[in-house]
Amino acid sequence: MPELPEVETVRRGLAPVMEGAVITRADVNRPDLRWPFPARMAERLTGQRVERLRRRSKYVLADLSSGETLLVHLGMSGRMLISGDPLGAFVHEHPAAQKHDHVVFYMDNGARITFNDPRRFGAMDLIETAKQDDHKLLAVLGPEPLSNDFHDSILVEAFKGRNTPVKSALLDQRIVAGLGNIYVCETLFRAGINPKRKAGRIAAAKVAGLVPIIRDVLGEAIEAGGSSLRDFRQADGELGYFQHSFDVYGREGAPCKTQGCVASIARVVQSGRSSFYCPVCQR
DNA sequence: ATAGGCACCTGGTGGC
DNA sequence: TGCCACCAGGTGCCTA
Repeated sequence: MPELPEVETVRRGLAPVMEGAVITRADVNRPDLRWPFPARMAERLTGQRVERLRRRSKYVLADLSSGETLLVHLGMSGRMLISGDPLGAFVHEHPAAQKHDHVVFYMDNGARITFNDPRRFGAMDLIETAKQDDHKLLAVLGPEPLSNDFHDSILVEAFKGRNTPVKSALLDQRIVAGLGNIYVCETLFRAGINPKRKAGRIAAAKVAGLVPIIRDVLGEAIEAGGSSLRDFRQADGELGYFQHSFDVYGREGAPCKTQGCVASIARVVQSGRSSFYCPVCQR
């Protein structure tokens, strides 16, 4: 579910109520999500000031005054809900506990942040901030697509000799970090590349052309998320999901949006996941 | 090293 | 209403 833009939207929504605030209490309602929580997580969070909220790929990272960083992954179904009255601008009554409310953070500014994740593919960990680059989950990540570390030659080199479909290559977090099923589909549509094409057989110029497209697709989605922030703050305080229209994702059988194209969007399953594409525009 | 498939979970939807 | 199959925005791990 949440890909880089949704995670960034969550980060931006949480930042105003978390950065500079102290965690006065943390309720940890089960022993694990995808993996066991780190030892004594609640105690290690309690009393810590959140110095900064960052994002790396699909991870939200909260740097704590203790020198540790809280790592959060939303998995497929993770959500964050803000309640309370931390800023004058939005007021949400604290809701009754819901099923799958696994972790609840209480801030000294009155905000309550509830992490809810039905499928429990999400994860949390505490890592020494200074050693974050060695963390198992972060160490394997490729370049951040919106940073300068991501550029033509990086992607061209990564695709070279690859016998895997371009769809899989772009989903590979070691090649570029943060893309998921939706935004890979959207990227390949804009690039006019069929998702079944082998990564290693695409002309270098065309691979290079993916770089600005990926940046645009993610950037536009982040903007859409940002503009929705105010709305759901006023609505129910829930972060991470927002209305966004896609060119191909979820549009099987619907008309291709390319001007003059009369084809309809097709769906194929690649390594167990749906790929949506226009069979005429994407070759 | 690389590619492919499975596993981990719950909930929603649509068909019978 | 009930049951069932299928689908879902992720990704680590195992196998060949």
